[in-house]
Amino acid sequence: MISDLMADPVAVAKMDKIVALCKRRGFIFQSSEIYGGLNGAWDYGPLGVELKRNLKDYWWRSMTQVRDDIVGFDGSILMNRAVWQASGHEATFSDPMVECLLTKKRYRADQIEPQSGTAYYYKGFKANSSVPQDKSNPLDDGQSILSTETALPFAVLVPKGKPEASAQKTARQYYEGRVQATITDLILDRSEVVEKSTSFNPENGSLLSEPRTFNLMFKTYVGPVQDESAITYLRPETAQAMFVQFKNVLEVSRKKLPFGIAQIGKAFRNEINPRNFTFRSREFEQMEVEFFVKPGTGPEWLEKWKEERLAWYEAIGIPRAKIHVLTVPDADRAFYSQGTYDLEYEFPFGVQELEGIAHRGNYDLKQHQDHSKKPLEYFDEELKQKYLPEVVEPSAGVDRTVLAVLCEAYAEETVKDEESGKEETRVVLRFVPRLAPIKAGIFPLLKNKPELVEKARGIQKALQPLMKVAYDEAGSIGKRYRRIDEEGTPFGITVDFETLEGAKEASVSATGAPIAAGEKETVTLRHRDSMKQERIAIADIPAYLLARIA
RNA sequence: GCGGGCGUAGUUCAAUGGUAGAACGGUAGCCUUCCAAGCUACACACGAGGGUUCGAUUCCCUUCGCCCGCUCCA
Repeated sequence: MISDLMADPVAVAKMDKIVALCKRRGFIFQSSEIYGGLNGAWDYGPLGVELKRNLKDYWWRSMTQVRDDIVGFDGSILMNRAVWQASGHEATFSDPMVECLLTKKRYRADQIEPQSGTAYYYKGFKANSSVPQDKSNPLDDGQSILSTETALPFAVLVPKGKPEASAQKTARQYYEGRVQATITDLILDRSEVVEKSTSFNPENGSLLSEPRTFNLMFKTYVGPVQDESAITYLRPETAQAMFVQFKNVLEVSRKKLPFGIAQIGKAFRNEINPRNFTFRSREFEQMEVEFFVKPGTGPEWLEKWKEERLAWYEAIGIPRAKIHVLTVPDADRAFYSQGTYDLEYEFPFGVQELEGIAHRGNYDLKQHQDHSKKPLEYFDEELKQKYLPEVVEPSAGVDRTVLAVLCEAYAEETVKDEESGKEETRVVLRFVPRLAPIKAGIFPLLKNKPELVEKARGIQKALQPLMKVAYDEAGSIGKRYRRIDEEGTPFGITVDFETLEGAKEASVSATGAPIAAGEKETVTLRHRDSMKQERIAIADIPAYLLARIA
């Protein structure tokens, strides 16, 4: 499914344009760009930081302000190493990998099915060679056409009873894939019967590489002495700090179950392969709630949270139809999970996860209670008993959601100039106003008319304490409108000659109030999405805008 | 990490073993009465390092980054 979308040249081109726009307008830059960048790290520019803040603020208000069963929290990134030992990250957040020498495919070493059979070990091969066998050896000019022997150990496992010929076939494939030469003979070293070996690829019998470990946590040292006792990790998720502080937060917040803890913060994963712009980064930000509920009520809260979160995405401009709810199958679920929904968005590069909503049972609290030897139970006054609550965790990626918002907002449309009939492409970011980095652009129609400039500056000053606005007087008014379109600014306010001279004819203000002919102190209000213009009284602007950006 | 492709202004694209060009965009000025108008000027690039060479953006090596595939994705 993903590869189908990846292959779509329109989608790829759209993604390229979004990336270019992000840089051009200052949403997102590559980290440490002047030094060649750093794979999997990104910086948010002047517009990007506003967008990201607006997104986080809205999440924060949704969780901690408009509901009273969740309290906020901000945990440290560095924690006692014991946290990661108790959570299981230190032991399991790493994968021993092996590689098939023949196909170069990689497998989890612990998922290789043990094989039995006869293993044929080869020392190398003889070939009539006319090309270099060793590209790194400058003395090997590749001009030799002598029959040469090349040492390159390899092995193939074949089922018991099968002849060596089938092993030779695989070995020839391996050698021929590495040299452009006619292989005349294989040099057999030995053969032996093996039982339950995990050294060979079950799919083709090819020898596998030695297992190598990929630890996804960034290891670091606390304090000046870099020895074993100083090791800890940059947190790979924000969740653990909330579990570890469960008792403290519960105590001071005077909450009863069900209740939750909300946190927004950075997390770090040493991903094998960061990809797709900011989608998979090594440093990223999470928005997570740990919602603690009575034992047995986890499943129903899982459903509630799924609906809650879907509604939230609609409120930031991502339609429900673009969100795919994946019920994660048992086999793919993390071991602690008793049920997980993934909310996925249709990115141009494929359908990918924005948020995981997991019913984690009491796994985390139990682990920390066992390891710390500190009781983390909740006393239920109603039931007169102590228990470990279950946890439902809606865990969303901030950067991924920002990217989804950008992808969803990006639009190109063909607009026709009415005078010249000339067609042009208008690029516009249709952010919902509450997320837009800049809420309004403020313009004097002409910059060489001091009265217009002065009035526009006055409106700017009046709005600045209330919201992020931008003043611009450069170039033609049309150019300035197009510029704010690309930045996703929903409203344009233009001070024109009607502002100074009074309205030419009677009309209706954007607020619905009548405007009499000759009335002064009105400006043009221009809408980003429709490009429609209407008039509004200067005095009404703050209330009008505030009602639309909440 | 493996395999393949690719790195020239912010963007799109030229040219070249011997001073790197354009368009759009940007900045400033003039002008401009509502959707990227016009004029003038200015700034901005051969991803980085090394090698070959009298001279390298061009050839070679390394490295970094990007894209595609594999893999991974607590």
